[in-house]
Amino acid sequence: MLDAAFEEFAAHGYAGAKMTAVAQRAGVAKGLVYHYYPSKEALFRAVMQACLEPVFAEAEREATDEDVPATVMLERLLDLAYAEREGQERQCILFRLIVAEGQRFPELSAWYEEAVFRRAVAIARAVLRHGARRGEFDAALAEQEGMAEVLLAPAIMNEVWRMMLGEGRAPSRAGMHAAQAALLARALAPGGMDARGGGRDAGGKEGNAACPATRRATSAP
Amino acid sequence: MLDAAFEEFAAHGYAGAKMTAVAQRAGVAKGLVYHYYPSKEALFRAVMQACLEPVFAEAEREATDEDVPATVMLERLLDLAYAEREGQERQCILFRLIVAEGQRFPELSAWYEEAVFRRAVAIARAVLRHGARRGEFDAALAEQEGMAEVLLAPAIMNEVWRMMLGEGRAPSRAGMHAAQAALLARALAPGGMDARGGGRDAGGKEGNAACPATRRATSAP
Amino acid sequence: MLDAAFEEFAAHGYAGAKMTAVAQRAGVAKGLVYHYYPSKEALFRAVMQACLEPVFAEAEREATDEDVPATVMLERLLDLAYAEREGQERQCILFRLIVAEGQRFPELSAWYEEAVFRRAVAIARAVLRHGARRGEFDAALAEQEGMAEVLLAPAIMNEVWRMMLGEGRAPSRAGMHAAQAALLARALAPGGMDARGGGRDAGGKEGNAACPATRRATSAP
Amino acid sequence: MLDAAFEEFAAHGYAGAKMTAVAQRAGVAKGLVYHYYPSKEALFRAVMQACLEPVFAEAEREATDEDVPATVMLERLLDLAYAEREGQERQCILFRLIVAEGQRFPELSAWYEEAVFRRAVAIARAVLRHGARRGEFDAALAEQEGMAEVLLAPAIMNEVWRMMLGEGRAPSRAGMHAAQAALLARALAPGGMDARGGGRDAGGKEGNAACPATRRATSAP
DNA sequence: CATGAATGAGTCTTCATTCAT
DNA sequence: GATGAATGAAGACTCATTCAT
Repeated sequence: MLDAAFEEFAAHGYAGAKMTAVAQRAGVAKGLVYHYYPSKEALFRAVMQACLEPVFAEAEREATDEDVPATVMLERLLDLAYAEREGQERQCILFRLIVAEGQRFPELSAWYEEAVFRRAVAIARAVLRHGARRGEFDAALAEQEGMAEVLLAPAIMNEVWRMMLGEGRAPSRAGMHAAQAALLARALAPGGMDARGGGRDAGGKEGNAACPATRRATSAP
Repeated sequence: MLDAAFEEFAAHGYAGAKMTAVAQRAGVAKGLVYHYYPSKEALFRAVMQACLEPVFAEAEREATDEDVPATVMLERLLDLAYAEREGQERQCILFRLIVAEGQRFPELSAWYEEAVFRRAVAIARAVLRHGARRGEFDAALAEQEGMAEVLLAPAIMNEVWRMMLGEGRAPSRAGMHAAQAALLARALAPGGMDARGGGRDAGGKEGNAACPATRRATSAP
Repeated sequence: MLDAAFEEFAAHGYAGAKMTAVAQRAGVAKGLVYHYYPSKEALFRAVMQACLEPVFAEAEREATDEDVPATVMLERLLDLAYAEREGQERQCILFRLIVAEGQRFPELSAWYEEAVFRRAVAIARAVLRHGARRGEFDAALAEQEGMAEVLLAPAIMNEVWRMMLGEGRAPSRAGMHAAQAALLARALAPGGMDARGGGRDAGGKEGNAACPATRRATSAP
Repeated sequence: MLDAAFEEFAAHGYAGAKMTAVAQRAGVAKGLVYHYYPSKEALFRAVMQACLEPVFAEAEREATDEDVPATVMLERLLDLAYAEREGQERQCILFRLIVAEGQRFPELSAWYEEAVFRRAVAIARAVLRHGARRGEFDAALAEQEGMAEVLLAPAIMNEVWRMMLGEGRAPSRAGMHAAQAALLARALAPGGMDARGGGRDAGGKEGNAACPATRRATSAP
């Protein structure tokens, strides 16, 4: 029934959704919906709750595996962020609902901050710090305020554009993935020029290696 | 009256907006709204039309001034993208409406693509190419597919987060601005190591110089 | 302008007619209609008034021309009644409006009685009396109460059916005209007492027996 | 509820009827009306449907009873046609609604033709043919085209006038009934050639002379 | 005379919510 | 638990009418 409700809210937004339609989608009578959820608003909250719960969970340990080189962790992070994940569409819809109804349901925004934004930033920051400590990344740059957000933004924005423009007209995942990988490889490579050449090569490698993205669940938006 | 309608739609979304409320905001009678716009949908389209018309216009010539060094053009572009512009709130609201109602009003998405997305990407691409031609940027990297989008995404995402999380909890403009400026400076600087040191310094400068952003109108999202 | 109003009322009835549409049909502004007629109701009355005025006028002298044989007068009367007259469509529409709006505008019914019904009956009655006096018609039958109405009904009903069923499916004017002419010729012809007596008695019986009508369902209209 | 709707439509016509009033008459809430009928138009159609269904049914076998003399059958037919029947008022109102709304609801006219007009004409024609075959009626006259319609018209018109003018001012049922009965008795009686021949010739002449109708204005309805 | 912008009461219609079964 | 008939407040939309120009 929550699935049915999610679809209805996704299709028409909160105000446009009809309880009758929810019941029909679920194949039950209107009254039964009210048997479980006292009101439309309660149903909406429950739907959001149910959608938001199972996200993340994993993906956090990725960043805490100290043995992996930072360049590999970064690679993995980008793979995850740009991956075409199962259930991604639902997450995009969720993102849209939060954007659309965030004003009326402040808890949505609060939840987004806690469950998505903070965690994602924390992960990105951990990867950057890891690289800085191991000397793989230029420390000053990698630990600069705002760098984690800059790191995450392109992949998220890619999904937003995909949602807004449709699959066909949005920028390709692979293109942005490769471009960002190359950009980061050159920028984060530490200091001196000799490292440069290597850094650049590595960057090229990463850029190429990035495309066959591993399919594991994270939260892009 | 379109202003009143915009506010109402912004506050409640399409389905949640009330024609009566629009009339009240505009200080006129309900009937008069219908005198000018035959239906709620027509009003919504007119509002969007009116909001979308005056955007852009300028900002396009920025990227076509061949005499300016590419690093300066890039600096200016970031300044614009991260600037706290007048009318920005309206544009964010617009963005939110397009995200929320894009399904029901495909023209909105279409307009966004043409009037915002394509233009913004074109400008970013022009700056990158300019730098590549002048030898200021690493040509292969600067002209890589998807780089323009990667360049634009952080500033836009910054606004999206600001919209979703509120002024207080969103990442600061200045922080992301500086981080991205530094990142780009290191990444785009062409080849050799000697340039490196200078490039880094320049990057640092740019990062600092970026914060006192010039206040001119563009369209971040 | 009255023409325009007539068309509008004819097309949509009183409640369904719109003042704006009247103005448009007339090619003037809404306000001008109100300049001449203070309200929709007043306009409707004026339209009816204007439509009802020019009817009749002639046709009354027909029946008072004493020199013409009654059979000829009757023939002329039927010719007139069944004739496909110019302006007949308007009269049918008028009839329909009176049927439809007679409840809300009692004056319409009143006018119909005075200006149409009574005059028509008077004319028919005059023709019948004329024939009775000249010995062309069987006096008892021709002057019987209700005979004038029976005489008029078929031609009127023919128009009503035409209006209800459309030109194609309604009974033909010529057919009913000929049938009624033949019927009246045989019935009204005087004399033939042997057959007469029986026929008359039977008729009288039938007439009397008719009143205690059996109560079973049929379809009057 | 259909009853309530019928009353409302009867009282104010289609456009003038209010759904609220229908609900009030039925003693239910407005919403319940919409629970059963999706729109005003659907309700109207349902009302008409329900009204039109139970009409007729019987009355058809009347004309197929071969053992009864045609004069008796004719007598019964007139009795039925002029009878003050229960539910007659509803039928008159129905007739009025069909006249008034027939343009907007073509199905009404179609139904009237099939369910009322054709059947009634068929019955009248059967009676006339029955009389012709048994030698009770003059065959040529009784089977003449249009005779059935001429036979039915006065009784129907009597109801129409009653509806338009009110009970008090309309011609009496009994009067028209008796007059028509007498008329038919004399006209349909077979034979009587002396008087007959002249009368018939005159009739034939009139019938033929009728067609080239003079075009002058009168008022049929 | 003529216009049409402006008004707002009134209608149709929707839909969240209740409740007897 | 499960149903769906019933409710009525609320919202989109209409249109007769007014009035400044």
